[in-house]
Amino acid sequence: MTDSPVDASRARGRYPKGVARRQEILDRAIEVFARRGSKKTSLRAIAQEVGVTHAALTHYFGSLEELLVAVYRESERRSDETEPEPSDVTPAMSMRIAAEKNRSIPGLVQLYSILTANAIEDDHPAAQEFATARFARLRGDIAEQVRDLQSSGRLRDDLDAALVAALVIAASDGLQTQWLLDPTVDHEGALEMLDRLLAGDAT
Amino acid sequence: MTDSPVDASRARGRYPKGVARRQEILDRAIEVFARRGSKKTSLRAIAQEVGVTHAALTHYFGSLEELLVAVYRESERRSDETEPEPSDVTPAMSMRIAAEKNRSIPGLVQLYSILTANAIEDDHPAAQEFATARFARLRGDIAEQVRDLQSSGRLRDDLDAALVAALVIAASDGLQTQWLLDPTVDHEGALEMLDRLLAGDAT
DNA sequence: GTCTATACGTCGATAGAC
DNA sequence: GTCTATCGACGTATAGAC
Repeated sequence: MTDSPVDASRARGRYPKGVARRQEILDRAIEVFARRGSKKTSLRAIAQEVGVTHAALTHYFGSLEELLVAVYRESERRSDETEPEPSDVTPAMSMRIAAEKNRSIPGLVQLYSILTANAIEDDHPAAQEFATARFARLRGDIAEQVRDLQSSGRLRDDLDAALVAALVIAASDGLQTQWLLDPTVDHEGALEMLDRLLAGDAT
Repeated sequence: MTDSPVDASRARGRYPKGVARRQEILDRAIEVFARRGSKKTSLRAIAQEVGVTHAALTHYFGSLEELLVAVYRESERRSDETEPEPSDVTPAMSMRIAAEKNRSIPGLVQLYSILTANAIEDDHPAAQEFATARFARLRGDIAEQVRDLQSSGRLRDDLDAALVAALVIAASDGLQTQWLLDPTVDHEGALEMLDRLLAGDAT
């Protein structure tokens, strides 16, 4: 029982060969989403395109929702390492950059929306954990960024950093939804305006 | 054929008895959502609680999604007529009022989120029409409100009204999502801050 | 016209063969 | 470790009772 992996509840994909195979399947799944968007996100449809049975997917990922979370997380991770975050940006700008990267991969924005909607329903633990953790992390990062900008005088210092963080994330998410339904909605323009408001520009 | 209702493509629930029965079922469905939230929003589950077969629901509403849209629309309509919109409010404040009303009915916020998420997927025509129309109407209303406030000097007049409208709606929706996942997120506080930014307050 | 009964295909999940 | 087989629940469609 020394280093046996049987102790944990999440016993999937822990053996050397298992993790390799899991990663291989995840790679294919990401490729599938990148190629054909988020249509037909059923276990069976993904399994067919990946080249395995749907039972194999549940074997490695536990459930459809955990697979979707894994696909989104891995896609986001790759985006981040491809183009690291610039250090000196305004809050809304950093959300804009992230949104732009996501939009380059078809289906990723829809996938995010599906996961977020599932998260606020009951009995969707995987999506709930994903969304809660993501929002908490984002709010912390952006609030810190806001405080930096405030201390260097590039942002109004009469604003609560935590509130600004929540507001900027909310604006970005909400604008993305509106933009998906109506591409004439100026997602970037609205975020730029928010940045100007936060900076306290008179114009 | 004078006042015959057969002309339209949506021929459901148009005859006197039909509309009455449809309304009756809708009332029960709304009551069900108000009582137990948005858990188990399947046709069969709703039908059982309403006291009909699931086929009766599709008879009157065409599909599950159309039923959900009808429930949300009717709930929203009743909120609006119960407490009419004050005429002299800031943009974010009016979204706050609407959000507050929705939050008093369990399941309505989740229902809205489900519909919005479905709308941005393909092959969900009912949800797509609902969300597109709702956003378009809201953006128009708020943009108009913004212009009024600008002309009376209570809002910075260097801001594009359409952008402000999209931003305020996005912020409200996004904050609601974050609040559902983490009640410590100050939905109202963030919207108040946005209102102050839009007004151009120095403090 | 209103509504039930029934059937069809697909879904996520699971058990057991190999 | 991965498959086949199977389960119950789902949305939808239709035939026919009333």
